[in-house]
Amino acid sequence: MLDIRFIRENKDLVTAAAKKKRIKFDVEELITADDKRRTLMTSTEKKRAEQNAASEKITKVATPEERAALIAAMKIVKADLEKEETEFKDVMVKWQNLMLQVPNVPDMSVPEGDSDADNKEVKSWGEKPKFTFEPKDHVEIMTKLNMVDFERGSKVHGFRGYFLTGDGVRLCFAIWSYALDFFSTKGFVPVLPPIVVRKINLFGSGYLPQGEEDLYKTQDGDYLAGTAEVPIMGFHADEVLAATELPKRYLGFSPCYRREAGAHGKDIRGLIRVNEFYKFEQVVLCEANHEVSVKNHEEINRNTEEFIESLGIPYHTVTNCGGDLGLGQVKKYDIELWVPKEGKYREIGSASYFHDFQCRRLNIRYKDQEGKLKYAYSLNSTAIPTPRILVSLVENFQQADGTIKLPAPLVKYFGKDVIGAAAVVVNK
RNA sequence: GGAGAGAUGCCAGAGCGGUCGAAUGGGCGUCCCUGGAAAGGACGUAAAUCCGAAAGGGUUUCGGGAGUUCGAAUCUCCCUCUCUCCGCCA
Repeated sequence: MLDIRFIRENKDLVTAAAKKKRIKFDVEELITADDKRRTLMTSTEKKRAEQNAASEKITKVATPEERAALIAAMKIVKADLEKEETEFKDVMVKWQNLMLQVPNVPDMSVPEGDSDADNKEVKSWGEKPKFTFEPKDHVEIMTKLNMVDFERGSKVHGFRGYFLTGDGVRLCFAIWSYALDFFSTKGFVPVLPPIVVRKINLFGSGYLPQGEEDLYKTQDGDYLAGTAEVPIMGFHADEVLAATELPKRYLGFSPCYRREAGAHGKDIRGLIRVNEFYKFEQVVLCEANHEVSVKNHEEINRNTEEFIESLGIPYHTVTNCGGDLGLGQVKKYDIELWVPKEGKYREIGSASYFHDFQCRRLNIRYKDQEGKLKYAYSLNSTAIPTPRILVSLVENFQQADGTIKLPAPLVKYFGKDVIGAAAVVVNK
């Protein structure tokens, strides 16, 4: 959500923002609603002031006649006021509805474009593996090693279902343990959040009202969040933090639920796009300062890059184009890992910052040095998603005999350095 | 799932339908006192929003919503949350 005053003063900017994000939004409609809102507000407030003044007189006035006269007069004011208030409420509903649709303004550095195809590479790292044999895809590798079972997955879950089994499970646990250690050294507080959350948190973090169809819902009207970002952003909702507490850095770990409603034909095979997965997520709240926000953004993106580099998986980082940005995002980087069999990079996570877009909706404020209340700025970035990360991990490190050679940092956590062979057991 | 109790300011805690933005105590801040401190004293101590250059003023807010009333923290209804007891449960 943006400040209505900002919107009024920067109509063109907001219009351009919507255009760049390929979002349909009519600023004039909002301004018209806001004009109405203001007029009605002033008018009802005047009537209420009148009412309050009369009310005070009624209590102080001596004679019953004067009293009766005042009460009679106020009956008329009351009727007027009620009519106006009804009108005001209707306008407010429309106004709020429109306010929730105002896109945040993307950064100057965000490239133009319609979709992820227009994202711009800003960095690439690592050497793509050259195989002396015909490489297999992760489905084949993992199925042969009994790390995953897609057939039974779809029997039990349906489309996009999977079971992780055996070393597939052990590998996930190894990655999780490593990730927890890795990000703990970066000053993050680990959090296991509730992932069944109340609707308000989805509005707050900007996933509603637009993303309804991609969310699972309970019979109580709660939702299964698609990321730990949602409950963690809700964590400090309606709170006033001290400036000295900032930045807050949280490392959330949670299952993630996504219906993938708009992606029926996409990635129908394998572990790339599933309805249910696990993810470590970095969430940061910082002071209301663009430079500080940018610095944190680069940092949390870099954290994930470093993590991937430590695993030795080739990747590149792209700046997302306007059309690939969410409603509240100012700028976003996607990190994409090399998938040898497909011969292309696949996204494993993104880092974005929001300025005060989310904190305004969630009412997360802090007292600055002068004691002034300000909305905090928020950012988040994927730390590591499983099982999606396994796709690249397994394909890049596959060997001619069908085994997988694990990258060094994981060996300690996994207990072996090769999956699928009678490998050497490493001392833990 | 059943039974009950409750939700007031930074905290604790009062509050006959009008004089309640809200007693009192604590905390916090500024000042006085002091060589310095403690004790004591004085004053101050919410947020949102609108008008205004400012000073200042209006409106709203006592969990949320609806209602009764000229007027609601106070009365009525609904909802949410918290707590206690019983049951069930990983």
